[in-house]
Amino acid sequence: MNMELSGRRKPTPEKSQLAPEDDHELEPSLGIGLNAAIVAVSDNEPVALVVRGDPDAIGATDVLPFGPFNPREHRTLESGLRAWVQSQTGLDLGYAEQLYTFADRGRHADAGVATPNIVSIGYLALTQAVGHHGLTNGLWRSWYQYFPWEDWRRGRPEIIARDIEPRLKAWAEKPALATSTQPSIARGDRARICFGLDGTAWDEEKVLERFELLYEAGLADEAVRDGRPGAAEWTDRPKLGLPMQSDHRRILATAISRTRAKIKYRPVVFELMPDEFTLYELQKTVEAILGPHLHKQNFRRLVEGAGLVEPTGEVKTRTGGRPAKLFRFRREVLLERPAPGVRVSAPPSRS
Amino acid sequence: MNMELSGRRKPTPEKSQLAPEDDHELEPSLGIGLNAAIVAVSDNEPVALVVRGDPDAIGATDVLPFGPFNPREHRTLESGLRAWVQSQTGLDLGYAEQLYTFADRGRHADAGVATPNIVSIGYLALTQAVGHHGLTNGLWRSWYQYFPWEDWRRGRPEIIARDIEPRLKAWAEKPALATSTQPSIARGDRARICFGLDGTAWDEEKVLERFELLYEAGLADEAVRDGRPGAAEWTDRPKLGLPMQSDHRRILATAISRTRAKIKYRPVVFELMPDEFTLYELQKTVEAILGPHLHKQNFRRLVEGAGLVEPTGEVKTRTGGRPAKLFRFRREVLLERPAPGVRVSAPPSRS
DNA sequence: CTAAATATGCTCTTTTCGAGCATATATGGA
DNA sequence: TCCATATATGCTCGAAAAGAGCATATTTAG
Repeated sequence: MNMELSGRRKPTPEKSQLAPEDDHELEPSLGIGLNAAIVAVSDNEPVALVVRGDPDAIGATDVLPFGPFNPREHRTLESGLRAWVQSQTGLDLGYAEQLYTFADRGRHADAGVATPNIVSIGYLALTQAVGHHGLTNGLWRSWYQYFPWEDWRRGRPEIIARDIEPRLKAWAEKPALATSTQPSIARGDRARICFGLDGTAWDEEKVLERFELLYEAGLADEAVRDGRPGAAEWTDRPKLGLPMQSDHRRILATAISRTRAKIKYRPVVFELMPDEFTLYELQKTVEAILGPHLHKQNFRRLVEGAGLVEPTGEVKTRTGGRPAKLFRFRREVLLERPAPGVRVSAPPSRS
Repeated sequence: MNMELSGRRKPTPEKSQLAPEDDHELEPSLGIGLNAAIVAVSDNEPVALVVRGDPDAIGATDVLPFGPFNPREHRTLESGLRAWVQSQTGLDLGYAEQLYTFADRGRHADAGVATPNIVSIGYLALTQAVGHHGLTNGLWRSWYQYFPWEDWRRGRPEIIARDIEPRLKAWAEKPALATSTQPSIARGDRARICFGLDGTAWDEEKVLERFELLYEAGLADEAVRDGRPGAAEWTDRPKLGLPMQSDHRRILATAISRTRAKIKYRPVVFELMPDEFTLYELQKTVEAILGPHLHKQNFRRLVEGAGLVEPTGEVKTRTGGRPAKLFRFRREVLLERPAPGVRVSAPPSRS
């Protein structure tokens, strides 16, 4: 929210200067967890950095790098996060922004977690796709493994029509549980809007809403794990992506939503790119994140016209065709326009 | 983030069913504070609900409704917030969304606050401008009293050229304190971009950035209170809006930023409007929030064309001219378009 | 009855967006 | 070597949206 301009930011000053280890009876940090959804694009595949869950635990699901926030050790939430990520994966975070603070939902079921966090503060970090060097732990996994229905790069993913749509339709038929306040939108409408059913347009930013809908409908593995009412009723519940521990998949969904939204009005794609790149590579990266294919010539016009990039003068050969000019991010746009970004709008991809 | 569709939302089910009062040695909620920036528009004036600070305390600054989060009492963050607002002001919150989680900055200086919160979770709530009925405590105060430089309804506010610009220019001349990582944008550029100096366009959404800049420059009262380096150096520090306790003004700034941004792509204005209204009233409300004046005819076209409203059939006379048609919010837009909002773009209001 | 104020419909121009055509320059195989 | 093919890149055209102004309708205030 407040870091659009500086990009890399907020050093960790006088580290833990005021952190004597005395007052131990008071442990105020207990209950505040920090989670990082670290995103990169590797070989046109958007990936997130995850740590394999404890293989002894049932399920052995993945987790995002996380840890408790201790204000005696870290002056800011962000520095605490950076320290945890560094210790758990060896990675030094670049760009990071806060996402959302969740009150843990499925915390009863988390036997393997040491700290019973009351709230977890999710962060989104964007970084370049460095292979595995610098990584002491953790692995990059395509975010579409957790959310296969979000991958529209090869058209509408089959899983929607085959596994999701019929079950959501069935779920919409069942009456909602009696709660004092009904949600103001009916189940059927929510399903239609979230998943672009019945001719409704697909909105690539509704990643979180879609996952929450699947969770509520008892179709996500996490819903079963948490003992959600209705989750056990499915006799033929399909596998809808890899589950994660605790509410980490929800945090990742929020991260994808935010990335997809923000890429359009802030020049954050360049956090994912190497210093020099061709416009085609840039386009492929945007498409990896957003899904639908963009018109190449218009993409060029857009990006160049907005002053987001400048040619380096070099060309990249071996592209299988005419050599492509290399470009770099023009940092000065930040000083010029109020909200520069890759203003792409998806083609009218109905259903 | 995840409540665009439902508007009013998330009932509080089985209230504190799993909250035995036994485990008392562990007090995990200590350190998590909830703050609400409750916004309405009253007589074309955007207002926030504040509680007068303790008049005995030095300064007696205003506070936003707030209180600690206790997971044993409240299942969700939001229900906890609603309870606190209800108890402190008597108001029942309608639309609410989470804003940001701050690690308290000026917490050393807060003598009057009971709970030393480590993090405070800010919420934005939008409500209709009900006079004072239903309010047991607190008062509605124009948000421009806290941020006078944000009020562009009568053109560029004088306070910028008179009080802010010269001091920020002076501050930009001084070298920044030695930190390991320099912020990647120079002070002068930040000031120019934030406050639209030297012909740079004014971006009404940068409310938080502007306040943080003033705080860093030691020009906000809170910076003095917190003993920020450099704050005491000003010999002629002007009064730049009313201060608030703790970091509440920062939270309010975040709330204004979010409101200004969101009004453009989600139909949240209608949370601020009575059930029936004229298009001119709607426009005035939007302008109260965003600042610059909009072209009336185009505003009509925009709002009607987007299907955001429908005529009630009635007219409102006594408007001082031809009677205006009354409209109401067309809730069905939520079921139709992916991201409906009052897509106004400010006129090219340079400096 | 008239001036002033507001409401509302319509047009006109400029910009932006989506889409396609045409051309340039490389690689790789016949 | 030459040609098919793939990619890069410049340019144009039409549709849609946005910005701005004119004209007319219908009130209230005096």
